[in-house]
Amino acid sequence: MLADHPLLSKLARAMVLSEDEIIAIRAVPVQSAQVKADQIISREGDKPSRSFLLSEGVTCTSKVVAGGKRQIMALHILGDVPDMHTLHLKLLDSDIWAITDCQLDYMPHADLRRLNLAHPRLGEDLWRATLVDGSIHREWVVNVGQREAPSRMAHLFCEIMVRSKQAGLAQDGTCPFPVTQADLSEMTGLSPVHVNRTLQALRGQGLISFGQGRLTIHDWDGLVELGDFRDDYLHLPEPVDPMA
Amino acid sequence: MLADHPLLSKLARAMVLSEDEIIAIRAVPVQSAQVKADQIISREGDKPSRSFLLSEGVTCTSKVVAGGKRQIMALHILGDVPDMHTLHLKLLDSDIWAITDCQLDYMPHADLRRLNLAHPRLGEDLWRATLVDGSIHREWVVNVGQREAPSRMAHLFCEIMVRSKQAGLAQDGTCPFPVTQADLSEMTGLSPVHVNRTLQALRGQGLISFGQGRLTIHDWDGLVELGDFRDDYLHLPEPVDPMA
DNA sequence: CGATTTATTGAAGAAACTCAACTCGAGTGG
DNA sequence: CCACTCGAGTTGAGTTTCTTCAATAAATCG
Repeated sequence: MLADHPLLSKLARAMVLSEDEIIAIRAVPVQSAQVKADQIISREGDKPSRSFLLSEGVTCTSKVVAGGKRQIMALHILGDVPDMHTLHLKLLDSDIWAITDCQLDYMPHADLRRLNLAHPRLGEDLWRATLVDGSIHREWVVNVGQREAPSRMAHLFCEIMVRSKQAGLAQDGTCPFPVTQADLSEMTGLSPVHVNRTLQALRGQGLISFGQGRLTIHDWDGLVELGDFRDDYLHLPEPVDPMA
Repeated sequence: MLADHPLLSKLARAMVLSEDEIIAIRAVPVQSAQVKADQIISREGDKPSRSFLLSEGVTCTSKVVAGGKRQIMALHILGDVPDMHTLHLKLLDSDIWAITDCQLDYMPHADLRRLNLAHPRLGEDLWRATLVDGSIHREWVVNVGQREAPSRMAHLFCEIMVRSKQAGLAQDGTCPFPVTQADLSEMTGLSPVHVNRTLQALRGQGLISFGQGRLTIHDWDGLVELGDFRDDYLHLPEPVDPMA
């Protein structure tokens, strides 16, 4: 029974844990919190003394620019730790929002540091998780910087599906994706109107369905081709079949 | 005399090192290499067994998309470790190129791991460095996703100046920036032609000079305003006056 | 010096944006 | 129960930003 601590399920997915390690992980206190959709969780400039593992819902990391528009830089789902980096960066550099109702399992930085010290293998895996976040950021720079709208959205949908599948949330090409078109526009840097039209194009080509909080991919190969998608930047521990 | 090992100068900037730590750092073997401009250093898909500290020159991290165009996701200067993440991510997820002639100080992953294990405080600081990279990636997503050309380039120039100043490379508003307009276009996701025209606009407004491998900022406040620049995402250990 | 990048310019076209109106569905409250 | 509101999605039309293509000037390098 490994699921009695949020970090256990996360870390056990990546490696076989020793008895000692399991005990140490269980010693990390967890404080759960519920957040309603569209609530801010942490604000740019905050100095959090704990990080949270997302055990239900979807959050995003975003910034507001001079004109008042907002860019979403990262999306986080079940099992992610959206603010792991605050463990070593004192000041939070972006806002973190709940896109849906969420459950957050907070863990004090002090205990996470202690865990890292006592069990370097676990520390390395937490470090690794932040590096994967960085890799995803890089791919988002590419996506927003180089791909035009249809390709850009296709790529995003591919990523969502693979990550959802890996988190155990997807089945038969369908996964939860409870975001609005306005959210999509802030993830892609496109205007809401253009997102709408691009969605229609993707639907019209029979590639996807999107709505009612769900994403369904009908033609994986087609979407991968359109989105120029390769999953290596996700650094998956093992291959994932997103359509299974 | 701390400058006899590349990691020493890097880490000593962030914290006061103990005798033990200094000895441990000195024990990390360094192998230096020279790379000519426009040479690839590491390729997407590589499995490096060492990382390098950049002790001279400029490198960038980039990817090529389906159409053959290239996006630069990160720029690295003196003191940076562009591939630190390969310490825990087996496969390199992007290409790393030398923009200018460079000197690379390679350090085996095995020794870096040993250092992390024996001196967690140093390990944390290396981790921290990768987190700052991640923060910069996030800001680049914002930059490319939301800001229009003049603002986008202004922001980039502000970042370059602050980072250069912090690395001890800038003085009186001037720093080395030996990149072509084509490089700028790949950093910003703009076409080379548009970069050229935007540069002319910035020059015309008396904000900057750029060319001959150097960047000069004439009106810091103006550039900051235009670029919507705030330096908090760089997580500077201490305030930096980029124009001093 | 010629050769080859790099920078610059003009002009036409495409992708994406803004603005504004309209539809639809899910509440909410009278 | 129905009218109303409010958020989300959709559509049309005109505009802007940026791109592409192609040609020329300037700078750099061997």
